[in-house]
Amino acid sequence: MYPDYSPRKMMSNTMDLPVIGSEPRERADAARNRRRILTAAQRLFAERGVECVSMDAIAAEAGVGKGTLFRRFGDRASLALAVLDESDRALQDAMISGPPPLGPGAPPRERLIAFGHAWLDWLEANHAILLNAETTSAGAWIRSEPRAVRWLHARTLLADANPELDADYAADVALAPLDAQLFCHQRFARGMQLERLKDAYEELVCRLLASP
Amino acid sequence: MYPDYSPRKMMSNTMDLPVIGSEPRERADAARNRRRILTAAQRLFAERGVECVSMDAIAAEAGVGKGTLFRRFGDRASLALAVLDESDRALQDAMISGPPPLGPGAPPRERLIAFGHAWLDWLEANHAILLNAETTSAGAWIRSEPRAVRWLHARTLLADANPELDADYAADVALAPLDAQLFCHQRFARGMQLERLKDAYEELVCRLLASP
DNA sequence: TCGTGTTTCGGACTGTGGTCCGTTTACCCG
DNA sequence: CGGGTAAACGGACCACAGTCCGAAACACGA
Repeated sequence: MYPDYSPRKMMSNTMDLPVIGSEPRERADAARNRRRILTAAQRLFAERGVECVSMDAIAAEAGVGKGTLFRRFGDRASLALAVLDESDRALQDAMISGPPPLGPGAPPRERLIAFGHAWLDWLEANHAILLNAETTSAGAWIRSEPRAVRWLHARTLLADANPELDADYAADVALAPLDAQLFCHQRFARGMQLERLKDAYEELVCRLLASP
Repeated sequence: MYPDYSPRKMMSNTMDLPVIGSEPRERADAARNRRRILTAAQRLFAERGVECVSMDAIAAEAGVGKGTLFRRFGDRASLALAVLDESDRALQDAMISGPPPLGPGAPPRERLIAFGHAWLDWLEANHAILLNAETTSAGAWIRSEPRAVRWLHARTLLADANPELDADYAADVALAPLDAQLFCHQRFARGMQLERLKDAYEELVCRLLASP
């Protein structure tokens, strides 16, 4: 009954190409407004900090009504996630089809470590928005598509490296230290350096994969 | 500048005994109102579910003004945490001075496992309120006192069991799979059984403590 | 180009978390 | 017991996320 876009549509803001298949094509004004909203949000987030930007402000900056904004993105958390979509997608591509050790070609253990490092770098750059999304709506991130992709990726690599593992649970464990809340706590409340987090993650992966 | 209680005061709702030292004693009406608010919140949470209880409703049920409610508890997340205080304190006592393997006396590895199991049981009973607290205010739980106590506990046990470890980070890893968000996701979105989570946690601890 | 059915727009409206400040109350001391 | 003072009270008030529905814009066939 609620937002009028499929999850897939929402996650990708590439609305240039005409939609294939049976779906009725998106109207021109709708596409234009989505773009406007996304760039407005991006600019305001960068300018004032995520916390200090209201949905009204985004709507005003984008030159659209509030209703339009919520119609397109559902809620604040989804909008925030959509803003992250571009850099998110870049990382995802690197994971799936980029050069090793992050992409295919390296042994699973190395890929998992590279994945952790890449994700930590990503968090370093994007933690503010992600954190905001995580907290404005209960479980927005944990049930999002990007997180599902990461989970599956980790799960595959883990199962590949050590078939003895309870892969579902191990994937959760592998993603847990890469949580935005925890990251911010370690990084800013506790002052841990990024390099230390990377090293520690590496060791965690080794321990997870060791056969006792 | 903000709430008028010290963190310590806020976390304990045992206001019977007169406060020692230089702190001015809490006024009788204040103590009475805190009690009223806490029991009102507890009842409403249980009756209608945490999500469906507004702060106004709690104030009305308790027979106090909204200002009083916020003066005493600061925000919704803190109130929720305060409601959990009692059962929280019970677990904490069991950890610190109860019988082994949860309390002192057992080897650290067993204590850590017992801690994980106890915490999972606790989550099974209290996840709704904790989750609500976690999400209504960014980082409410992660920077709360109860979580700090647990972190320190895990850290001590880990360092004790294996001095080679980066204990700070290892404690984060040991607590991460006990996060309320993740718990709810595993338990209800993915349908994993409590027993499986306990078993998997046990194995995680073993791997974490193994010397490679 | 025009008419028509459908989608989208936009801003007034609602409910809620959180704040402020004039008023009331408890406590202390003479 | 009574007055002074510091603290607590409470409800009007604000900002903001999210909803709703009449009005406007669009796509498409004629």
